[in-house]
Amino acid sequence: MPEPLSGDLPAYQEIADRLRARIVGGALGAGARLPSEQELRTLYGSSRETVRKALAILKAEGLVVSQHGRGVFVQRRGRVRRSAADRYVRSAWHAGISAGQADLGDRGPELRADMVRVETLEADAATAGRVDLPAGSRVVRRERRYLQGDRPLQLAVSFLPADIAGGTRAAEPDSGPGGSWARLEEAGWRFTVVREEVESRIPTFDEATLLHMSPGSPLLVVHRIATGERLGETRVLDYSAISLPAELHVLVYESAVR
Amino acid sequence: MPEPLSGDLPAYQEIADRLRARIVGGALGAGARLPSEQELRTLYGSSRETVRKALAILKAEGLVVSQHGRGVFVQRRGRVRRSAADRYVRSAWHAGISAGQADLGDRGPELRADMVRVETLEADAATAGRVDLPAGSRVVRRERRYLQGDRPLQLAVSFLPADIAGGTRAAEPDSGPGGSWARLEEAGWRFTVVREEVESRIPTFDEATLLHMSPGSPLLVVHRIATGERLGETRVLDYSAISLPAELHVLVYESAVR
DNA sequence: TGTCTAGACTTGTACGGACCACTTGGAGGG
DNA sequence: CCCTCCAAGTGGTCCGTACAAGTCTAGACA
Repeated sequence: MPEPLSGDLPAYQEIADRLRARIVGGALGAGARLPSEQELRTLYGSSRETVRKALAILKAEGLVVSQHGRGVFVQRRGRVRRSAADRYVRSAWHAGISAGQADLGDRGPELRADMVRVETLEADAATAGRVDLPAGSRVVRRERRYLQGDRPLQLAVSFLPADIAGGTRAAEPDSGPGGSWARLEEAGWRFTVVREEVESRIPTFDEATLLHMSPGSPLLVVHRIATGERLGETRVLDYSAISLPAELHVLVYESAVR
Repeated sequence: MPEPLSGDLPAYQEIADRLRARIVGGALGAGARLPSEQELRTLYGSSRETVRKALAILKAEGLVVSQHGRGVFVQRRGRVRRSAADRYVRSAWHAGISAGQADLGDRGPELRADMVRVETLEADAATAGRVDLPAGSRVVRRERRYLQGDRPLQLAVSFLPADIAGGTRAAEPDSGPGGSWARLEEAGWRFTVVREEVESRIPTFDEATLLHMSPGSPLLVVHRIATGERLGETRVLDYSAISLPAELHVLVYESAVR
């Protein structure tokens, strides 16, 4: 049963609109496979390029992802609220509650980390500047990916000054309950301020692959710099670059008016 | 002088990489016109589709925009830091300094607004919820576009409760020095907290047109809710939806660790 | 029973052509 | 001198084809 197009919009736009309606309307749920390009051609009476252009729009919106040789699949929807006010609460991470899990609340399966990699190396100039150290300083680099179920939610790369974190459990793959921040506070440091710089761009090929994103779908990037003090000394304790698929997240910040 | 491709990457990737190198390297400055699709075909010995796909990547990155009938042009680069901590300072807007201008510092031409539209109407359910009023409540809607030189920097739509802003200069197209917030404070209200919710997505057709963006280039959207009080009464004074071309902005927030 | 392979099906890349829509600048006419 | 119109050049849409590359399954085979 072919569905004729009206013609007042470009054909690829109309096809994208109709497919989008089937997805947001629930007719095509998360994980469902869209009709193949061939089927869409006969359904809408269009050429393959037109159909592919329609699919490219839905990919850029993050509604679907294609898998070479398999098909095009509907992505999970719904945004996770990542609230800075709820996140940077000392009592929570001392109680062993992960900040990421707190964001999710009780919706869906638990958050877990994989591809954890920890190493100690010399920081390049840009990274060293972020942690307020001279270039070449040794830092602990923690890299990992967080997933909820089988859907990657974020990539994170953290840098901690080696003279602070080195030798502690914060420099081990499993940093223990409450994460590396809890370990640093146990060592006498007290986190005071967190600055987050938010950007958005399209992902690199590697980022798109690791996060199961389409190449043209936007990515939120948070550069987070956490400062703390101990015995009157103020230091940058953590610089993290956090990459989030944009269609899955909303970042919440509160500021007092001064 | 054709430039042969190496072949270890898809042709469109290689072409995009080379054009990007010419842009970020400065050989093609802001405002410069790229070679036409026809010229790129002969330069790289590729088909039009391949060349167009390469250009699509640069468009999604926000490096270039195409203009129908004219060509493809290099966009202005460099990000504006929009810092919440510097922005929500009462003394600044009472001194008549616009928050947007403060972000820019002394770089480049001044910020100006155009396409200003102000009206009073009944809020739909979603908007009313943002300003914490029942659906159908009357609100003042302020819409405008900010530009630096001829480059649009943001779109903003604000909603103020009509029972608070109505009749004041905050409900007129020119809200005066310091903007509508200064007017509300003159009326006895005192802004206390600003909450910002940050999302990213690809723009609608209208947004892309107004902001001189490519359809696939990411947009940062800030939903800002400003709360204030007067005589012990706490109210949402302003809900604004602010749309920013992602490649031009970085949003900076600071949070105290509690 | 388990393993391998051939083929069908999927998306990815690349080529070709055609026509439309918009902009620009120059030729021509007033 | 100014205005109109047209031709050339540009990107936008749409069609066709072909082959490459990844996935899956049914059937052959050991």
